[in-house]
Amino acid sequence: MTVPSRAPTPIAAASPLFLREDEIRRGIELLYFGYSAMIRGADAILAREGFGRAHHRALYFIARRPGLAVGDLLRLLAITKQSLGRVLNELQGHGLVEQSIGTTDRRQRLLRLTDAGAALEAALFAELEAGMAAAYGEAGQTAVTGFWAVLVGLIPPEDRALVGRLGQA
Amino acid sequence: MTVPSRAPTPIAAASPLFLREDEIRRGIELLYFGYSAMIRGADAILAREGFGRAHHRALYFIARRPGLAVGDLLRLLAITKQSLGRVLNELQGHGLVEQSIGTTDRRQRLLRLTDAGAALEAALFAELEAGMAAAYGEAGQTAVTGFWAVLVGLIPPEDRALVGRLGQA
DNA sequence: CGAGATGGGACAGTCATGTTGACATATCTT
DNA sequence: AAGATATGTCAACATGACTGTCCCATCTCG
Repeated sequence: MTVPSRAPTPIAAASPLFLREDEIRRGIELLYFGYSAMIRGADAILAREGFGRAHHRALYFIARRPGLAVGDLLRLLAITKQSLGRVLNELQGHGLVEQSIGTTDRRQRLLRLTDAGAALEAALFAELEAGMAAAYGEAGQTAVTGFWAVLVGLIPPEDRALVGRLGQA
Repeated sequence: MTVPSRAPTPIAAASPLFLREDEIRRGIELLYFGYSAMIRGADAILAREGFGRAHHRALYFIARRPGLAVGDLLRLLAITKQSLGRVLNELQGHGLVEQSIGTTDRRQRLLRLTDAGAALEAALFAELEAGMAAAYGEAGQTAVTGFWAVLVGLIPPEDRALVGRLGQA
């Protein structure tokens, strides 16, 4: 390791002039490393099961919104239907996801997890949750509110509804 | 869109019982979508230049720590040297990155950006900065401090020094 | 009712970026 | 002098994106 060292990482407060380049870079870097760290635990489980992150994302959102239509999942993931198609076929082939025909629009295919799918998703969620809960606890409630606020600010206004909606009944 | 709608996304405060599943899921989702949103602008520039995110990450860290050794970059990116090797060869082939021999350890290859490399990195950074600065401004200084604190909490303690060190002279 | 739009699916080919494993060379450390 | 370390390279492979094209079922609207 050649990078010069310094004292143990204090959690510095944002300065009043917080738009300086260094504070922007700090945000970029923490977002990158924080995201990587959150994902890491789940990756190990996925590797054992022979799946990848693409499968995880699909499982996650189907678990979050049972009965989600394929098109809605496509918009959440922001990938092409060909890419999603492969992933869904694999998940269905392994009996983790099942489809039903839409009630109001019979062209739609509504997605939900089977029991096996729900079990895998639960194991994956438990990994993410462990890291998140520890970080929330360490940082405190006020910090969590700020964490959410900055992340919402990063999302283009027209996409915010899509994300916010996930948490609603 | 089939997902049920709700009123315009308020930035809710974290509840006292903030370890509930829904608040964990909110963090996971905002982290995912926030990270995706931050990256998006830079991707467009990269596509025009014929590069990808791997090139961006290398450029970013070399810009951040000029004279960074290959091994240190490897540890930051957490990929294999074969993967990094391809990326660095491409960047050097396009005259964006140059190497020099380490001063204290002649086995090391120290990396820095050429003028052209610095120009590209600056354009990419400007994209990230625009989104970050807007989010910081919208959320406020206290929120930014909380944002950092939660993200630091997500990073395993043994990796925190590596990240914190980036910001130091 | 019929035309066109929409939701979903499939085939084929390509690209970016990661992985293992094996090996080579130069240099540092002991 | 021996072994560890820093770097580089060849080869083969996996994953998960992409584009382009075509298909069918179903809904919407004039």
